[in-house]
Amino acid sequence: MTKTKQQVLSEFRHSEIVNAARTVFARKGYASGIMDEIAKEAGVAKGTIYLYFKSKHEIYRAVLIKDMESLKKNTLERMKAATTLRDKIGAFTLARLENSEERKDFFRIMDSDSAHLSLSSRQYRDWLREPVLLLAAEIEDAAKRGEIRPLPAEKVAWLTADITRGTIQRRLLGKSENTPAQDSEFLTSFIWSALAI
Amino acid sequence: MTKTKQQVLSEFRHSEIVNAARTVFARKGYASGIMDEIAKEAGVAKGTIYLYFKSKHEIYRAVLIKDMESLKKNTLERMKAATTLRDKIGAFTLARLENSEERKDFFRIMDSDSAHLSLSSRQYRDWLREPVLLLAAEIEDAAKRGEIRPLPAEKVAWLTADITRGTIQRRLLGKSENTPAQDSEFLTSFIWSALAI
Amino acid sequence: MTKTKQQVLSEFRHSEIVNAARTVFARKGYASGIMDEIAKEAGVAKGTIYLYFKSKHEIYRAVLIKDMESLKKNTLERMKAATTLRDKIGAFTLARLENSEERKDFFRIMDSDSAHLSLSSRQYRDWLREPVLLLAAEIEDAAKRGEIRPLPAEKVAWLTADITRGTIQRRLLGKSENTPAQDSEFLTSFIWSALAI
Amino acid sequence: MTKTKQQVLSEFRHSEIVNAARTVFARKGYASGIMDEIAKEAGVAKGTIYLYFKSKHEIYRAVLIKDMESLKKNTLERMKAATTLRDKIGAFTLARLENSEERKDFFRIMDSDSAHLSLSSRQYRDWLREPVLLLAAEIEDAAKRGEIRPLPAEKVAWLTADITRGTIQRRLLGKSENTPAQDSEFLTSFIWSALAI
DNA sequence: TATGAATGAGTCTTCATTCAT
DNA sequence: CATGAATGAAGACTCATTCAT
Repeated sequence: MTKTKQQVLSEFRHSEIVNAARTVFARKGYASGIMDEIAKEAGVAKGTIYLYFKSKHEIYRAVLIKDMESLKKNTLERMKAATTLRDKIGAFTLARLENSEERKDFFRIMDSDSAHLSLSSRQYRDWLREPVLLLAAEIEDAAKRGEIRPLPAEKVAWLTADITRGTIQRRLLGKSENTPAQDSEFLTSFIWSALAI
Repeated sequence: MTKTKQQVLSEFRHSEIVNAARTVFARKGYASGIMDEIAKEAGVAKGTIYLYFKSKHEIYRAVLIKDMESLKKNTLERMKAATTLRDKIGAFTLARLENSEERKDFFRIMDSDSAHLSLSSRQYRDWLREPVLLLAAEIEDAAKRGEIRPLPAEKVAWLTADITRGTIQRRLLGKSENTPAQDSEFLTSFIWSALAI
Repeated sequence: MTKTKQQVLSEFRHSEIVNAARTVFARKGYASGIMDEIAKEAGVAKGTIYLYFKSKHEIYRAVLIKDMESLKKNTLERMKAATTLRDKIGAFTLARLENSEERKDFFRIMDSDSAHLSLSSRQYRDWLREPVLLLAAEIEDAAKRGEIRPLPAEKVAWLTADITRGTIQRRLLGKSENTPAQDSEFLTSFIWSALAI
Repeated sequence: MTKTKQQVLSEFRHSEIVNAARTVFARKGYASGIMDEIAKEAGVAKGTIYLYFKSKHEIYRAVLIKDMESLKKNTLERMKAATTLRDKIGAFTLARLENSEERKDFFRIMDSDSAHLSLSSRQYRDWLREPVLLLAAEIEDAAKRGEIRPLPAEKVAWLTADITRGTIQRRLLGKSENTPAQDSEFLTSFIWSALAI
C-alpha cells in the first residue's frame, strides 16, 4: 500500500508538469504555449517532459481531462448532497463558481477552441453534459411533482449552465465585486423565478 | 463622391481577403489557419495579402471587427425597431440567432481564445457590450415603469446574452431542430417569466 | 517549347539542391547529413529546400534515383553499342568504372545501408538488375552459340557486377594507379578466361 | 590464471551488450539503433552500458572488431588447413559463406556506411586484407610453380573477395536455394577456370 | 500593384550521455 | 557496480513575412 520514493517523485513530477502546462496555456493559449516555457515553469528540462507525456498535445489533454473530471465530480457530489431542486440548482452554480475561483487558469482554457480540437467532441461535451443532464432530470421530476412549471427540462438545464459560464467569464475578467456565493444565489433565484408556477 | 476603379478594386480585394480569412479561421482556428490557405481561398497571391494587411494578426482583427460591428449594428437596429421590452428581448436574441445562421463561420471564431488574444479585452467586450447595455437600459426603464420586477438590470441583460450565446453554440454543433425564431421565442419567454411580477 | 525564366531557375535550383545533397551525403552519410549543411552547400536557405522536396528522405531518394537512372541508361547504351560478348562485358565494366570516376560522390552513397532503406528494395535492385540481366542474356546466347562454356548465365553476370563494384570501391579509396580502361580490360579478360571453352 | 567472479560477470556483461548491439544495429542500422533498445535487448539498464563502453560509437566498433576478428581468424585457419590452391580458394569462400549464415546480423552491418565511418579506413580494410593477402601469396606461389597462369595475384585475390561478398549479400536477401558449400564450389570453380593455363 | 519564390526564426521532438541514488 | 530518471544539444520541418521581378 505504500508508494516507493520513486513513485512519489514520479507522481509529483507528473503533477508539476500538468500544473505548469495549465499556467502556460492559460497565459498564451495552446498554440503559443511553448514547451520550453512549460519546462521552465515546471522546473525541469524539456526532455523530461517527454518522459511523462508523449507530446504537447497529450499534456494539453491531460490538463483538460484532469480538471474537467475534477470539476464534474465536485459538481455532481454537491448536487447530490442537496435535497430540493432549488438547492440543487444552487449547488450546480456554486460548485462551478467556486471552482473557477480556485482554478482560474483552467477556466481560461476550458472554452478555448483548442480544447475542442484536443478532445474528441464527445469526450469534451460529456464532462459538462453529465451534470447538466442530472440537473435536467431533477427539473423534470420537480415538474412532474408540480413544484414548478412544465418546461423543457434539458433546455432549462443548459440555460443554467450558460449563465453560470457567462458569470464565471465576467468574474475572470475582473468584473465582480460579489462573492461566488452571492453570484450563485442571484443566478439561482433568477432561474427559480422563471420556473415558478 | 465617386470611387476610382482603383478604389473599387482595392475595396473588393480587401473584402475578399477578409472573407477568405473568416472561412479559413473558422475551419482551422487562428494558429493553424495558414496564410497560403487564405491566399488561395481569396484567389490572390500570398504577397498580395500583405499589401492590404500588415500581418496575419491584423487580418484576424479585421475579420472580428467587421463581423462584430455588423452584428452589433444589426442587433441595435432591430432592438430599436421593437417597442415593448419583451419585443426588445426577442429582437436581441433573434438578431443574434439569425445572424449566427448566416455567418456560422464568424460565430465559430468569435469565442475562440485567439479572439481574446487578438483584440484588447476592452475592444473585445465593447462590441458585445453596447447592445447588452441598451438592453439593460430598457430593462431598467421597464422596472421603473413597474412592468417587471425590480432586478439588477445589467446583470439580467448579460444573462440574456449568455443564454443566447449558449443556444447559438449548441445550434452550431448541430443540436437544434428548431428555427431561430422558435429558439428566440423560448429564450425570450424564459427571461420574461423570470422578470414577471 | 521554350521554358520560362521561372522554369529554368526552378530546374536549376532543384538540380543545385540535389547536387549539394549528394556532396553532403557522400561526406557524412544519410543520418549525419544535415539539412542546414545541404542548404549552405546549395547556397539557399533551409526553407527553400522544402519548396522543392517534401523531406530529407525525399532528397535522398532524388539523388539516388537520378544517378542510378543515369548510370543504368549509360550502361545499357554502351552495352547495346557493343557487338561481341567480350565487348559487352567490357562495356558493362567500363561504363561503371568511368561513371564512378565522374560521380565519386554518388558511388560512395550507392551502397550505403540508407540507400537500401530509402528505396523500396525492388526499386533499389532494379537499377542494377536491368544491366545485369541484359548481360546475363548475352552470356546465355553466346553459350548457345557455343562461343563460351555453358555456365549459369545469371550467376556469371552477377559475379561480373561484383568484381566491378569491388574494383570501383578500391579505386575510390585511392587504390588504383590504373585508368578505368585498364581496370576494365583486366576485369573483362579475367571473366573471359573463365568463360573460355 | 583464475578469473574472479567479478571478472567473469564483467566479461559476460560486455559480451551480452555486444551481442545485443549487433542485433539492434542489424535490425535498424547504426543511426536508428537506439541505446534504449540495446539496453533492453541486453537485459541491463541504459546506464550500465556506459560502464562498459564509452559511447555508442565505441559499442559499434566493438561489434565490428569482434566479429571481423573472428571472421578473419576462422578464414585464415581454414585456408591454412587446406593444401592445394584450389582448396585454399574454396576454404576462403566457404569460410565466409558459412560464417555469414551463422552471423547474418554481422554481415548485414559489415558493409554499411557507418562501418566505414566508425573504423578508420585503414582499420576497416585490414580485417579483410589479411586473408586476401594470404590468398594472394598462395596465388603468387602457384603461379611461380606454373600451376596457374601468371596473373597479378593480389588483384585476383581481391576479385575473389568481391564475388564472395556479392554472393553473400544475395544470399542475405533470400536469393539462394543453394547451400553455402554449393555456392562456394561454384565460385571456386569459376575463379579456377580463369586461372587455368 | 501583384506575384510567389525565398527566407530563417521558431518549434517540437529525439536520444546519447550524465548522475544521484 | 547497477539503475533509470533527467538532461539539453541537435535536427527536421513550418510558416509568417520579405522582396526581386
